[in-house]
Amino acid sequence: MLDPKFIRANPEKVKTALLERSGDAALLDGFLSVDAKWREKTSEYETLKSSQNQVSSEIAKLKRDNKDVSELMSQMKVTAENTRRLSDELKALETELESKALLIPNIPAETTPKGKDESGNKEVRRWGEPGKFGFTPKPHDELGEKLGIFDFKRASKISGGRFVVLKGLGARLEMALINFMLDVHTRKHGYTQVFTPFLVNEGSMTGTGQLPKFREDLYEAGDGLFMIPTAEVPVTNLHRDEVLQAEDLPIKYASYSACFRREAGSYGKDVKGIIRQHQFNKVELVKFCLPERSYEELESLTADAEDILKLLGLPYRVVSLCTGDLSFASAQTYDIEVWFPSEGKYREVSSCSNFEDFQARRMNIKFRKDIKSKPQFVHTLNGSGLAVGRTLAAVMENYQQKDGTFLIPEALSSYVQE
RNA sequence: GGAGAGGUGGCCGAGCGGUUGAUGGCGGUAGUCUUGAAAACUACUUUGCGCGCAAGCGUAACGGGGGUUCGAAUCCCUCCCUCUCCGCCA
Repeated sequence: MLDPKFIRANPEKVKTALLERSGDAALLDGFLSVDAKWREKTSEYETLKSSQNQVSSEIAKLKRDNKDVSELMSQMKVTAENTRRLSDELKALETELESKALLIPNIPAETTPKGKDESGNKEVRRWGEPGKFGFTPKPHDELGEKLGIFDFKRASKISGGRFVVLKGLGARLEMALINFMLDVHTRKHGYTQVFTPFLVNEGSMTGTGQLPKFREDLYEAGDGLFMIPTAEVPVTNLHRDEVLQAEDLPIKYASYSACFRREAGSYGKDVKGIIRQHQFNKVELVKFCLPERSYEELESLTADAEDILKLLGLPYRVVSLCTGDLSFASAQTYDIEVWFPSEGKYREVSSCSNFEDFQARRMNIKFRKDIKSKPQFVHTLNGSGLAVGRTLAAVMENYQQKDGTFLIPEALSSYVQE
C-alpha cells in the first residue's frame, strides 16, 4: 500500500509510475475522488460528534446535581440519529477507500529500468561459463526418469499434473540442497533460521500483497486458511503490528518451506520436468531494515543468494527487472537465473526484491529510532535463496555425463554421504 | 469435539454506564541530590486519523465486528484468539 498522503501530494508521479508498470491509471483517479469525499465527510462527522460529546458530559454534570435533563436528552436523540447516519456513511467510504488503496501497486525505484515487458529487463552481471559437453546435453526430467530418481507417472496418479515423486538419490539431494542452503545462510551470512506454518490466514496474505488481487493463484485450504505460495508470507508477517527497535535492525531470516501455487495462468508452460510444480521446496531470505539502508540490503541479499550458485559451481546471470515486469509489491527486483544446458538458456531460480515500505504499511511494521522519536515504517525485502527443485534440476543438467549419470558438486558431497 | 477461565497502555494489574486515554506498580526519559554510582525525590512517558505554515484543535482506539443508550472499557449479540480439564490423534 502506498502512503495516502504521498498519493494526494504527488498524484502525477503516482500516475506516471502506474502507467510504467502497465497499471491502470483509473485506479488512482478512483482513489483520489473517494479520498476527497472521505475527508469531507470526516470533518463533518467529527464536528458533529464533538458537539455531541460536549452535551453528553454536560448531561453528566447536571445529573450529578440532580437537575432535570429530560429535555436535553430528547434533543440529543436527534443529534445521535445524525451522528449514527454520518458514521455509517463514513464507514462505507472507508471500506471503499481501503479496497481501492490495496489494488494500487508499488512505485518502481529510480534504479529500476523502464520497459513494458520482459524484453526490457537488463542483465546486470554473469558468473561462470556454461560448460562444454562432448554430446547433446539432456533435460533434467529425462535424466531423472532414466536414473529412477524422478517418478512423474506415480505423482500424477496420487496427485495430478505438475507434481513429482522424488526417489532414492533424488529425494536425498533435494533434502541435501535444503540443508546446504540453510547452513550457508545461517552460518556464513548471518541469517536466523525460522520454520513457520505452511497455512496462513487472510490477514497474512493481505499483508504481503497476495490478497485481495491474486486469490486465483492460491490454494484455499478451508477454515479461512490458505496454503503459502512462498515462505515470504508467514516470515514477513512474523512482525505484523509490531514496533521494532532500530538497534535490532536489520533482522534477517532464512526459512525453508514447501510452496503451493495453482499456476492458474500458466497452462502449457513448462509442462515437462520439475521447473513449474504445484508444490515445490524453497529456502527464502527475508529482511527487515532501516529505510535508508534497504538498497544496500538488497545488494547483499542478492549476493547471499548468488553465493549458493557459486558454491555449487553453477553458471548464472543476474537480471534487473524492468518497470513492466516488476511484481505488484516490489520497487526493485533482481532475478537470478541459472544456466540450463538442455535449453541453452538461463532460467529463474531466485527473485530478490526491495518492497520499501509497501508491505510494511499493509502489515503495520514499524521501528523506533530512539525512545523519543515516532515510530516509522521499516523496509522489507526478500529473495529466494534458492528455489530447491530448480536448483536440483540445474545441478543434474550442468553436471551430467555422457552415460546419463551426473556428478555431485563438492559442496553437497558431505550432505549426501550415507 | 465436550466443559470451564480469560483477552485493558512496553510489561504487570485496577476499573458501581457519566471529567477514565483510562488508578496503581514495574520499566523508560529528564532533572534534583552525590566526587561518581546506587538509593531517594520530582516531572514527563500510547498511537492512528482529520484540519492547520505552526502552536494547536478535534476525533478514534480497552481482542475484532455489530447492537442498546444523550453517553459504553463497563450492558447485550456475534466472531477470533489464549489458557486449563476431558476426548481423539502424528
